[in-house]
Amino acid sequence: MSQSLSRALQILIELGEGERSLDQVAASLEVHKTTAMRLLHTLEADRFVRRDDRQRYHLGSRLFALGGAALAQHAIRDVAQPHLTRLAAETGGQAVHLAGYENGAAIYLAKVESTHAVRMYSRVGLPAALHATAVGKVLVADLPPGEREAVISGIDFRPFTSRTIADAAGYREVLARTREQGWAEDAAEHEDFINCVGAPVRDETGRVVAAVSVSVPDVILPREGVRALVPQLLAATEAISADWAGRSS
Amino acid sequence: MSQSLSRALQILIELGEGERSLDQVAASLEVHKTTAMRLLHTLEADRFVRRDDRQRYHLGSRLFALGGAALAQHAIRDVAQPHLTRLAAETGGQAVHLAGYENGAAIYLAKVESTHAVRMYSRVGLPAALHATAVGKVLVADLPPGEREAVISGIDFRPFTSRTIADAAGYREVLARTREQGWAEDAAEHEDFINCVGAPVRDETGRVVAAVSVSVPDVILPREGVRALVPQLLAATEAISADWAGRSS
DNA sequence: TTCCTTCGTTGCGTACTGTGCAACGGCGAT
DNA sequence: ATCGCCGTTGCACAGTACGCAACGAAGGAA
Repeated sequence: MSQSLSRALQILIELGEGERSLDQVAASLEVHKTTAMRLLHTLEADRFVRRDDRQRYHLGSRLFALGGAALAQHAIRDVAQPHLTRLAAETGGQAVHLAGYENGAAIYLAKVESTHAVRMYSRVGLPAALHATAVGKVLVADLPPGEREAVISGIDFRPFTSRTIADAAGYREVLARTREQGWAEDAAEHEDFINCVGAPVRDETGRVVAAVSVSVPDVILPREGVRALVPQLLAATEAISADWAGRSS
Repeated sequence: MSQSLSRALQILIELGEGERSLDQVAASLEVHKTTAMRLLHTLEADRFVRRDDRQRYHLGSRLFALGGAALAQHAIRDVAQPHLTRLAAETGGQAVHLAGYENGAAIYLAKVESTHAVRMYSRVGLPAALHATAVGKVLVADLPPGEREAVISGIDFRPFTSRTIADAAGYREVLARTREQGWAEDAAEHEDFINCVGAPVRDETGRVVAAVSVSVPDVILPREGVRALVPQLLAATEAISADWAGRSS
């Protein structure tokens, strides 16, 4: 839509991966040095990027403040945080995630790290796959039918593991089951040897505003064991929903 | 430099203060609705902004990720964090700040909240006044003379309290004293009834890479009492400097 | 030292792209 | 059902962002 702005945003995204020189930026944008420089200077003037003494560009301090403000605007995060911590403790130190639906994507809003040494690749702010994660299923399952179909048709059913749902038909079945039982499962569909269960947080009108999931490596609990965590998960999401509904007080 | 980008950045800054409608954005930018809309759509496409069901615009989830990445790129923060926490505990639960110099400004990089009920206005990512804070003095004092003078001439010596340094001459004296004694003071120059001491963190070449300060309300300790904290402060900054110098291992 | 390479910076003409106007349409309120 | 508000679309104009080419500074090699 706006060419120069779009290019500038790409710069920011790329700088998120690490420092870059002017030439590197220009090359990856496929524009002339001059163009890259003008954008970088504009970004620098408002502290969105920073230049070190070696002329390398980094993300600037304004993004600290905006990142903090963005998180603060997702009030659900503050409400949920203590419940997430407690859920993690109750389930034996498993990884717990909170995700929200935004603009056709599920985004991780908060995370409690597992106390086990098994690392999972996820990070606050990054999107979660809609078809291969428990939170993705929960969030899509409750969309109004029209928007839900639009989202489904936009999904790239790329397989992450051999168990990843491979097409829209299978996905629709899973969504229906999710709505019926009130929770969703991810049986090693995103990462091999990791099973998850997820459940929705609802506002006072019953609409889903976020999703919570617990992720457990196979070596710690088999799939049936993870399913046994569902009651604790639902207790947590219901508590968050209650707090959220009464937040104005 | 780049008009449309500059306008888009203003949008992000304003959204950091709270949600806005399309018309509000257009009005504050003093541009036509169409223009504001195009910028917002471009920002939305890359998840820098988010639209809720009431057509209000908010900061988007991409800023979570970029904010986190920006913080992670300031490696000094991770090195310093444990020392800041310890310093806060050793000084009786005072507020402790870490700030870096960036592009003509001092920026708070990390903060340990005071355990006392007295609130201070500061926030990670926001700039600190160069002439009225201990960290500002420490960071400017050690700049190379040429850049230092350029920065000083750019300072607006606006008074925050009756004790705020009022002109460049007085500021230069204070900077000289800061260099001699290796630490700086803020005697209620920024906020009435709050005294601070600050000291530099240096890399292996001796260059200042950051500054640490302790802030204490008058009601808890008088000015002389705060000065008595300097040895503990210096112990902390020296420990951070040592860790920073040896970080490659 | 001196030369050479590399990389960031500047001036400028072109045309592309961002801009504002005006008209449309959807939605909520009265 | 009608009105009015606010977001959206098409379009013509010119302002602005673009790339070229030449300059200048910094670092390395000979």
